[in-house]
Formats: sequence, C-alpha cells, structure tokens
Amino acid sequence: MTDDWLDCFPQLRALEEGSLSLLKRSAHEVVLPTGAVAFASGQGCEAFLFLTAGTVRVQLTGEGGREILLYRVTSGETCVLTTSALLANENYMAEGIAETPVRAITLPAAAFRQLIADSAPFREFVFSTFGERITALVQVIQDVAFAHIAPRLAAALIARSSGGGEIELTHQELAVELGTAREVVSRQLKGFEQRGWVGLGRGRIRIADRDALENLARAGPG
Amino acid sequence: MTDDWLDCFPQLRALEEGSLSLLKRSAHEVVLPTGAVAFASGQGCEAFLFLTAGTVRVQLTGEGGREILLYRVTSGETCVLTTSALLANENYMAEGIAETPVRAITLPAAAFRQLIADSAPFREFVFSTFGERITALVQVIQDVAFAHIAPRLAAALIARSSGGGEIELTHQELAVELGTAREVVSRQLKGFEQRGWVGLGRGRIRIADRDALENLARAGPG
DNA sequence: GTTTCGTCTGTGACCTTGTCACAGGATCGC
DNA sequence: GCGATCCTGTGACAAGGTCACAGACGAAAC
Repeated sequence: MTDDWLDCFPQLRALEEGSLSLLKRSAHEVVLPTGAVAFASGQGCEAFLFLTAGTVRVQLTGEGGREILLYRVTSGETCVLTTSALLANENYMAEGIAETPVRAITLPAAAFRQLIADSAPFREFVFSTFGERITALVQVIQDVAFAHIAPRLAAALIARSSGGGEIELTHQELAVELGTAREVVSRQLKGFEQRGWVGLGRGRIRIADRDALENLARAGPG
Repeated sequence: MTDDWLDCFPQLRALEEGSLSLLKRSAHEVVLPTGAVAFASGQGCEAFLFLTAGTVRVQLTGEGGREILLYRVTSGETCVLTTSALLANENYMAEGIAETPVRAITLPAAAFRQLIADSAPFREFVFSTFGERITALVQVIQDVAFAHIAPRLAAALIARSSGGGEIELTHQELAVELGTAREVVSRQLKGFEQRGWVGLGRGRIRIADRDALENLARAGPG
C-alpha cells in the first residue's frame, strides 16, 4: 500500500520517526460502497478510522426504526465516536453508513493506543477536533429538545442546496437528518410548496424562495 | 491557599515538577452557593474548573424557557463543555448551575493551554473522561429523540432514590431532568400514583413499588 | 409498448407530548 | 392571621409521531 493517504492528514507529518513508521506499518485501506455499514450500534470497536474519500453518516436508530443524524465524517476527518469507543474500550453507540463510496484507512486498536501513549503530535491530531464535535452534539440536543420541525427543515434544505437550487433527496432522507418521521416531512414540504417556497418532484426538491426559507430557519415557527 | 484540593485529583500527582508548580501558582478557589450560575450560555470561557465539593448541573435552555439536563459534574470531576470551549476558544453552549454549595478551583485559560501543551500527564487527566461524557451526550440524544416520557421518568425516579424510598424533588426539577414540561411530569406522576407505584406530596415523592418502576424503565411505554 | 415491481409520496385517524391559561393548596415570613 | 411565593392540578388546544393504506412514479423486464 502506498502512503499517499497521509496527504489527507497534514498534521500527521509532525509525527516522530518511530510513530510514523508504526502508523504506516499498521494501517490498512478499506473501500466501502454507498450504503455499506462502516460500524453498527453495539458492535465493539476494533480500529481507528481515517477517511480519505467519501462521507460517512453517523446516526442513531430508535426502537421504532426512526433514525437521527448525529454528524457526518468526510475526507480528511476522523470519527469521534470511534475515538471515544477506543479510548473508553466501549462499544459503538451509533451506526456509521457510507453515504457515498468511501475509502478509509483503518488503524488497529492496539496500534492506536500505542500511538496515543507515545506520540504527542498524534494526540494533538486526535483531540484537536473534539471540541467542535461536542459542540455539534450539543446542538443536536438543542434542536431535538426545543426546536420546531419547520425551521429545522428549512435549515436542512438550505444546507443541502448550497449552490444549485435543486436537491436530489427523498423525504425519508430529510426525516433522518432531522430525527423525525417521513410523514411529518412530507406534510411540512407540502406546506412549503403551497406557499411557493419549493417545488416538489419524486426524489428531488427545487428551492424556489431561498429567502423565505432562510427567514423561517432563523425566526422559528412564527 | 492550601494545596489540599489536589487530593481530589489523584491523577495530577503524576505531573512534572514545573507543571505542578505552574498549576499551584495559577489556581484559585471559588465558592458558590446553591443555585449560583457557574457559567452561562453564550458566555466566554475564561477558566478551567476542578470541582472539589458539591455538584454542578449542566443544562440547556430553549426559547420557551424549557430546560434539559446534559450531565452533572461532581467533586473530583471536571466539565467537558468547559474543556471543549477552552480548546476551541468558543463560548459556552449551555449553563452550569450549582445544585449544592460548590467549591471549585479555577485555572485561567492561559495556564490551562500552557499545561495542555507542556504536560503529558495533564493531557491524560483532561482527556481521560472525554469518552464517557460523549457516551452520556449521545444517550441524551437517544432519549430525547426516541424514548417515551413514562419510562424515562421511572428511570429518573429510580436513579434519584438510590437508597431511601423517599425523594425530595419537585415536578419542575424532574421536568428539567427529562427535558419536558412540568405539566407532563405532573400528569405522569399522577398516573403512577393511581397505579400505586408512588406516593406524592409537595416537593417529595415516595417510591412505593420500585419493581414496577424498574420494569417500566426497562420495558418502554408498554 | 405495456406490465410489473419496488420505491416514493399523500392522507386520514388517532395517540402522545408540549403549550397556555388558570385555579387552588401549601408553606413561610411577618 | 395574612400575604407572597412556590408547587400542583386541570382543561383545551396545537404540534408532532404512529399506523394503515392508497396511489403515483420510474426503471427494468417482457
């Protein structure tokens, strides 16, 4: 295996000779097709993950089958839940699903622990993104606990449509993003359509009035 | 100030000479009465906190004034949100409230960053609890997003009553614990009372049938 | 082309939870 | 005793989640 993947993680260039060599020796590449399960809830965590291409969706599933997105991991990033599971020697609490074809480098738990113990730059690398992730998780709690669906849906549409005005996305996928039910999304979208804010088609949504949506996303349910 | 407080944090005994000395020089003790605000949402974070006595409740507040408990910090612990805010140089996303009289040691941001940069044992100390806290936050999301109120309430009652069968607690406080409204808790408790599971009094709840509550907490809304 | 099949969307009925507006009770300080 | 303040109970309603289907669309098979 080549070491090209290290280019995705510039911070690793700072590793000491020995640690870098251990890292290179222990790393293996895996490739996942769209929809593949990178890790499942309850499963033990056996390797640290460096994503080098694609994006993984990390989400929870409730008893009823309802799901909620926690965060996404994209190329050049690592997954906090994996880190946290490895450090605490716990099982995964959520599942990771390849949202696109994914390439990742796996680093076995033993090597990971060794590197964490030995190498300050590696620790720096691993912990540098913890702050942002915690912020993101708390934001999810804030939204789920207090926010109404309509503004969250509007925000999700805007986030997904950066650039073009047309998004390829099913109602079910939006429901997972918000942690709600598909029917709720359908009803809300129908409301948006009646107000002329979006155009609906099977599996795609056209943003017709971005300002109105941004307004709603900011202002709350008003 | 004496250095007695270090006894609450055995891991800090591993600090190098210089780091320990910096820690001792920079630390200051603060005392908070019950109900005092240790930190508020949106506020900048100026010091790391070591709790040496009492407990702090860390919670979110929604627009409607509804609140939800994220976690508690007790004697011998530190607060992830504080760590995360310091590391990422962000503001607090939640508020911390003294649930009992609290004694804490504050370490100014500059000294904290210095120690994080210089001292491996200090980093070890700070990051060792990250895993558990993330687990706890994800559990909150799981509960809020998917779980019914009744089993969560039952679980909260059991958690609070470890030992005696009588708890000093208002409906409002339970509502904060679950992130719901006080009326909802009142109605649920009334239901529990009618089934003979609890006895209710102003500001206190007697557990009458712990098994039934544990059952409900495990089994879901059945 | 038309059929078929799987996926996606729409809808109504019903349940749980959250919100609002109040009405009493309990407790405490004075 | 008498307010003032907290705590609890209740009813009416809104929002969101669940369930059970009915179509509707699009791709692939025939």
